[in-house]
Amino acid sequence: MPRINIKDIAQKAGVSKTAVSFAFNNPSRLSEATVQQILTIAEEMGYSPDPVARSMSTGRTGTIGLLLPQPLPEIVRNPFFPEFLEGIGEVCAHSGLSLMLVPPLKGSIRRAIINAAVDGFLTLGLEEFKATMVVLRQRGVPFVTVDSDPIEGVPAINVDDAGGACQAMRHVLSLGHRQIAILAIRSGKQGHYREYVGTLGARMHGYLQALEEYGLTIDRRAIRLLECASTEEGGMESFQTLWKLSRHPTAIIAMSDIIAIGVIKAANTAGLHVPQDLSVVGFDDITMASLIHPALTTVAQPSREKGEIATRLLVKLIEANAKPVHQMLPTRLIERNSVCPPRREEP
Amino acid sequence: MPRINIKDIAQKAGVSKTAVSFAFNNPSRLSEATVQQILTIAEEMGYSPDPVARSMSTGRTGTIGLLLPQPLPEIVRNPFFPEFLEGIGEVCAHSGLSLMLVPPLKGSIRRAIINAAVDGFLTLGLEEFKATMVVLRQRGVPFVTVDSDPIEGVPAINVDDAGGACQAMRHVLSLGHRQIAILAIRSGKQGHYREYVGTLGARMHGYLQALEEYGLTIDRRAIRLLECASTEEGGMESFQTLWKLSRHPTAIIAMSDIIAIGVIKAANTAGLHVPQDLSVVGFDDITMASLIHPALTTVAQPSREKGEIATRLLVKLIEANAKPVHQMLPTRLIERNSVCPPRREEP
DNA sequence: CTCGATCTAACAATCGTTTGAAAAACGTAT
DNA sequence: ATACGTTTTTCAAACGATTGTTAGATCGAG
Repeated sequence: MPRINIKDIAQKAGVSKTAVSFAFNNPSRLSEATVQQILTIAEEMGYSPDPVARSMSTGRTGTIGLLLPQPLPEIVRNPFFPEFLEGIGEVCAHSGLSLMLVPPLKGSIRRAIINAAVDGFLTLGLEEFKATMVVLRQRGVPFVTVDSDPIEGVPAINVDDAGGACQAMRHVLSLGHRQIAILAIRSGKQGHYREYVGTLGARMHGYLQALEEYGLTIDRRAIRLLECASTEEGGMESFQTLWKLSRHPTAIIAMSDIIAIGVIKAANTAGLHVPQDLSVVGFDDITMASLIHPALTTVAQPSREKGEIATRLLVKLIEANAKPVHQMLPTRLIERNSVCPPRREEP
Repeated sequence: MPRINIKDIAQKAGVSKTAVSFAFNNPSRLSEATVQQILTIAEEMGYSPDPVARSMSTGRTGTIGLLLPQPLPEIVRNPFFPEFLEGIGEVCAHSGLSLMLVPPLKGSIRRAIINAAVDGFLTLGLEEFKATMVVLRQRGVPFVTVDSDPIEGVPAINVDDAGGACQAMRHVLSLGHRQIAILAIRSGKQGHYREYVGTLGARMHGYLQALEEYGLTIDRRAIRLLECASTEEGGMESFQTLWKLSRHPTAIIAMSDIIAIGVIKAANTAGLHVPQDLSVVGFDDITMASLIHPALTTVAQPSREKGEIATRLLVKLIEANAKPVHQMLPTRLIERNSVCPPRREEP
């Protein structure tokens, strides 16, 4: 038995379909009495306009899509995702929009983009950029990229990952550390850090810049680079790898807090004292960073704002055709208790 | 300039719209050569079937809606929301479905339900139940309620809030506590605990049951009930209120971890030692519960599973018409370090 | 060369709305 | 009664696909 539709109501009320439509969307074009009658009958029969059919006609869905590079379960584990969502949610609520989460469909981002019935996309940290961009373009709806390398003509919201990373590295260097390990999030680039892209690339760039200011560079001896999974285990394993080497670093800089926390835990169980024996810096400022002992020195980014600003821009693009702007939000170093000057060097 | 559509492709390829449609959805009904030709042209012209129009025809959107009782920003702050999402995400990924977050639209859940182009709804902790249920019914798509008082004939997934609460209270009672304060999440019911509904009601019920087993009941003297906001501040204020009274409780049982954490912090700043001077129990087992000092004894629920099972059921309801089942998932008491026997009573 | 079987592809209806343009209804002034 | 300006209401054409049914092409066999 099919859902009750506009024709049924029109028939029952003895008016045309048009009249019923007007009763809902443009009551001023009908007499008050007719509107009331139609609405009453609709209420009685439990009718409401079909959202799909309405979208078909109006060309609007009232929904924006959040395009995710990975399956939902992996994304939501990301500790700053909720904050980002919060920012999006604020703007959505204000504009009366719904939010559709759009992970890859059967492994394909392309399929996901093509299938999503939305008025516009927010993309979060896309990797395979060029291909995806083409699909987005031909999909024909506006989109705003977040956390992707900015491209001319494509609206983009980013945070100053490079600047934050640079601050973090500078902080450590300024305290006198010269034996430093960088723990990068594993990317499949096998340590070829010049090929890093996106967030990863920006952070790496920041680290390198600070090193350069001190006349240093990654040399596999004093300044080392290791890749690991962005998990506690990844951090723990990396610590162990490093501690097997002859010369230990006096500071470890991790590209994510969760890695840094793994390092601290592993260091603790190895009997070391953080920061006296080993300084540790993270990135992201997740909740746990301030709760762990010692509290983690890290780089914070305005996740909520990022979502908010990106969504605001997208809404503008959907409603009118605003200009595709780039915007970069600040990051800042949060100094807590996991960093101090290195011990005097023992000969 | 209108989006390119099926007709354009048909024209260009010199075939009918039907053929183009088949090339995408049912290639076996066309010769291999034709399919290839159509697909190539579609590729060249950047065509893909419009998702809205497709939904219109097929009656399917490929999307399920998560109906939320509050605006997005408030919901995502809820620490177990991500886990719940994770469970939903797993099933969605597996079934090739997208997820639409559906908060109240301009303050109205009804409007939100009516407007959402989805194949089914998951509802999370709905309060105004009867009204919403009616709207959902007439919306004509299947739905599964999560964390709502179960109703005959409506598929529902719940966790054993009552059982968990009962265990928590029993635990405290069995250690000898007889001066106990219950901190309930404020609900507008002004302490009339018999009117609590949903999760709140179930937890309260559990506390009361355990008390009854010991021949006790809420009496405003030994066993007290206080309502507060489910925030750290709420917990802190409640502690202060309680400590102004002549007879202090030896144990505080909070309906949420975040309240319990507020209590612990306030107790610490008041110079008390938890648990020696005051035992504290929470509910939810959020991440912070295990990180705070002392680690919080609390009741854990399988949030991820809850999402997973609910979604699985919804998918079944959408695909065939399965039976509307009720299911209750277990909760369990996690004993950590915030509870111990009360001090010997001083006369 | 014709007939029938087997593939291919096309026709046309359908999904449930919205909306610009046109018709009908109505009241009022001439 | 007629003409005219407002309201009120209806017509019918989109919107962009899918799909059951049917017509036409192709091919081999008789």
